[in-house]
Amino acid sequence: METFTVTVTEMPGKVYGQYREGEIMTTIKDIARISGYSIGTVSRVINNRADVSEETREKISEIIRERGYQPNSNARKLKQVISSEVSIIVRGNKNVFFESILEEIQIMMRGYDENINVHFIGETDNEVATAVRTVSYIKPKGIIFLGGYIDNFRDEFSQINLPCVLVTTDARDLGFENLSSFTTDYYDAGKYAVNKLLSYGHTRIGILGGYSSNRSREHKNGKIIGAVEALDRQGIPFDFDRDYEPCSYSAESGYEAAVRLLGRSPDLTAVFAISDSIALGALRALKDIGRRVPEDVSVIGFDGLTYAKYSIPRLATIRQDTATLAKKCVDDLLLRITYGGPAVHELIPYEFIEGESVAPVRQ
Amino acid sequence: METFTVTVTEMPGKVYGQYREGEIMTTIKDIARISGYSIGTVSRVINNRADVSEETREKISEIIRERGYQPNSNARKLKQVISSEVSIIVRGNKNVFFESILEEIQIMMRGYDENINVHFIGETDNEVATAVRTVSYIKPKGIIFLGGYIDNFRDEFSQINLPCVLVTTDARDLGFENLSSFTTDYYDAGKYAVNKLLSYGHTRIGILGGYSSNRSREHKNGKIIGAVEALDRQGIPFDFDRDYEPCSYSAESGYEAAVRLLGRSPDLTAVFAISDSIALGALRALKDIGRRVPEDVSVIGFDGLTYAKYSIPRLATIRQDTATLAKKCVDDLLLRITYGGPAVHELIPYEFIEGESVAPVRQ
DNA sequence: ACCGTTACCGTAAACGTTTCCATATAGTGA
DNA sequence: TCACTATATGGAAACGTTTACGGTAACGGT
Repeated sequence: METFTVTVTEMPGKVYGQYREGEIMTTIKDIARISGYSIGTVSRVINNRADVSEETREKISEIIRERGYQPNSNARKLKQVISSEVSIIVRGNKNVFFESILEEIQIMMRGYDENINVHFIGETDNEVATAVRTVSYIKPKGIIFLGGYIDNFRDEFSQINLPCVLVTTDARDLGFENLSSFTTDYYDAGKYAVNKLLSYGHTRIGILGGYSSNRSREHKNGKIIGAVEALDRQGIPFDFDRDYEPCSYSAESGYEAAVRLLGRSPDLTAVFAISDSIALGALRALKDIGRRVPEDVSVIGFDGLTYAKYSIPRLATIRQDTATLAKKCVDDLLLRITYGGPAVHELIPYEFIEGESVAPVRQ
Repeated sequence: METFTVTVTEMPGKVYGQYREGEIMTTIKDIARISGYSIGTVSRVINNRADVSEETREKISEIIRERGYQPNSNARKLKQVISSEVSIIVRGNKNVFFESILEEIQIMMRGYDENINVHFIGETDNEVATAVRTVSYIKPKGIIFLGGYIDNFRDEFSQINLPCVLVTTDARDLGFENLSSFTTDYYDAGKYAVNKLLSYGHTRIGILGGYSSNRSREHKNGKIIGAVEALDRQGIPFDFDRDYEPCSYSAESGYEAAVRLLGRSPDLTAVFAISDSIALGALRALKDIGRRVPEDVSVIGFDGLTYAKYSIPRLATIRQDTATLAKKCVDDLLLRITYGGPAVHELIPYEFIEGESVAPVRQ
C-alpha cells in the first residue's frame, strides 16, 4: 500500500540470501538468444511496435509466453522517457473514503490493463512537494492525487508537466492546463445536509470534524463552509467555539469529539459529522452519554460508506458517488495521456441517503 | 496501495507531457560534477561506505542536501543485487484486518527508515507464484506475506531464497529455513469463542464466514476448525449444511449470510462470525429480521477492529494483537536480513473482548 | 538494369546507478 | 632511503531495457 521516499542512507551490514541464479530472472537477452533474433527486435515485439513481421512477432511472443518472461520494470523505467505507469498519490492515513475510492480506481485501471503505483503521504507533509519528488523517478505518464487542500498545489504544481487529476478538491481556480479535477460539491452538500436538519425543525446544530483546529469562518473544509452558510441563511449564526468540534476521520476521534461537543453544548438537537466514521463514533458516544438517536439528537454523516448501511440505527448520510468519481478520473486521465486535450473540472452529484438517525426535533 | 503485475503489451499512442528538463532530475553525475569528485566517490558517500575521507564525505553530503538530490531508485534496483526495499504482499481485496496490520507494519518500517513496497494480489490468484514474479525485479531484501493458505506456499516458495515472513498462517510444518511465521492461534481462538458461547449455555450455535464454499469438516479455516472442535468436545456435532454459512470478509456479505443462516436455522441462539465486519453485518441483519441481540441471539466476532468498539450493541470479539504481530514480523525480518539466523514460528496471544452482544441463553 | 521504396531487422548508445579494479598519495617500519 | 601497507579516489564495466540509426533484401516502376 505504500512507497516511501527513498532514503539516502542505508543500513550497512551483510545481506543474506538472494534469488537463485537463472531460476527466476529471464532477460530480454535470453529471449533474443533463444529466438535467434536480436534484442532490438524482441523489444519491438514487447512494445508492440510496427516494423516487425507478423511471423517473427508470433514466434517471439510464443517464446515469451512459454518462458513466462516479463520485462524488468526497473530497467524499463530507467530508460523510458515516460514509463507505462500511472502514479496515485494518496494523502492521509486512515481515511476510509480514500481507501474506498482508491479501490475503485484500482479495479478500473486493472480493467484497462494499466499499471499503477500508489504512494501514501502523511497529512502533515508538504504533500505535493514530497510527492513530486517521490514519483519523479518513476516517470509516470500521469498522476492522480487523492485529497489535499488546494493551497498545497498552488506553488508546487508548476513543476509537473504531466496529465494529472485531482480528486476531492476543485482545482478550477488554479488554472493549470494539465490538472483536471473531480469532486463532490462539498459546499453544496454541506448546505444540503444542514438544510435537511433545518427542515426537520432543528436549530441547535453542531458540527463534527475537519481536523484543522481552525475554529473560525475561514475554515477550509467545503462541507463546513456550506453547513455554516445554510445556517446563516436561516439567520442562525454558527458559533465555532461552542458548536464545532474538530476531529480526524476516524470513529475513535469522532467518539471523543462528540463527547466533548455534547458535554459543552448539551442543548444541541442535531449533529452533522463530516464523515461516516466520525458519525459512527458519535452514534456510540451519544448512546453512552444517554442521548437517544434520533429521539434526542439527530445525526447525519457524510460519504455513504458501506458501514453506514449496517449501523444501528442506520445512518443518514450524504453519499458521494465513488464509482463515478473514480470512472471520470481514470477516463479523463487516460484520455489526456493518449490524446492530449484540455483539463476538465467537474462536480459529481451527491445523493442523500435516508436513515434512522434523523428525526424531527422534539417540541 | 497497489502495484500490478507488469503487463507485456502497452497501449501504443503518443504521450503528452513530461518533466521539464533539469528542473526535477538531478543525477549522481550532477553531484559529481558540482563537487569535483567522481561518480564512484559520490556513490560511496550515498551508500555510507567506509573508503571515503571524513572531509569529502561532508562536502559531498552538503551538496546532496542543498540540491535535494535523491538517487534514482530504478537505476539502483537495476544495478543492485539486492535492493534496499522490503516487499509486502497482501492477499485479498477488502480485508479490513489486513489493512489494519499493514498500517502497523508501515508505521514500524517508517520508524526504522526502511523502504517498503506493497503489492496486492487477488484472492483467486495462484498467489505466491504471481507474487514472486511480481516482486522478482524489485529484488527486495525480504518479503512479508500477509495472508494466504499454507498450501499455496508449499510448492512455490522454494523459488525464493530470501528472508521472508508469513503473517496469519503458521508455516512451521513447511520447514523452509528462510520463512518465519507469526499468527494468532486461530484454532485455539475459534475454540475459545465457541467455549465462551457454550459457557453461556448456548448449544445451538451457527458459524458465519470462511469463503471457501467448503461445507465440510475439512475446512481450511483454523477458526472454524477450532469452533467445530469445541462443539464436538461437548458432544454437539456441527452440521455444516444447516448451521454454517460461508461469506467473504465484509459487512455486506455478513448481512446476507446472516439472513440466510437464520432463515434456515431460526432456532440458533448464538452466532460466531469469523471477522468483525461479518459480525457487524450480522448485527444489522438480526435487527432487520426482528431478532434482538443479545436477548434472542448472541453474536461474537473476530479481529477486534476499532469499529467493533463503536457498534451498537458493542461487539464481543476475539482481539488479534496486531501491534505485536506487526512488531514481531518486522523485527524478525530485519534481523534476519542483517544477521541471518534461523526462521522462527510463533503464535501470538489473542484476547477476548467483552461486549454487549453476548448474553446467557434464554431458558 | 537501375534506382527508390518499403519492410524488416541488427547494432550500439544511453538511462543512473553500484562496484570491482587500478592508481595515487601518505604514512609506516626497517 | 626503500619497500610496504593503508587510505582515498578515479575509471569503467555492468545491470536490462529502449530507440535512433543504418543496413539488407525484395520489389516495382522506369
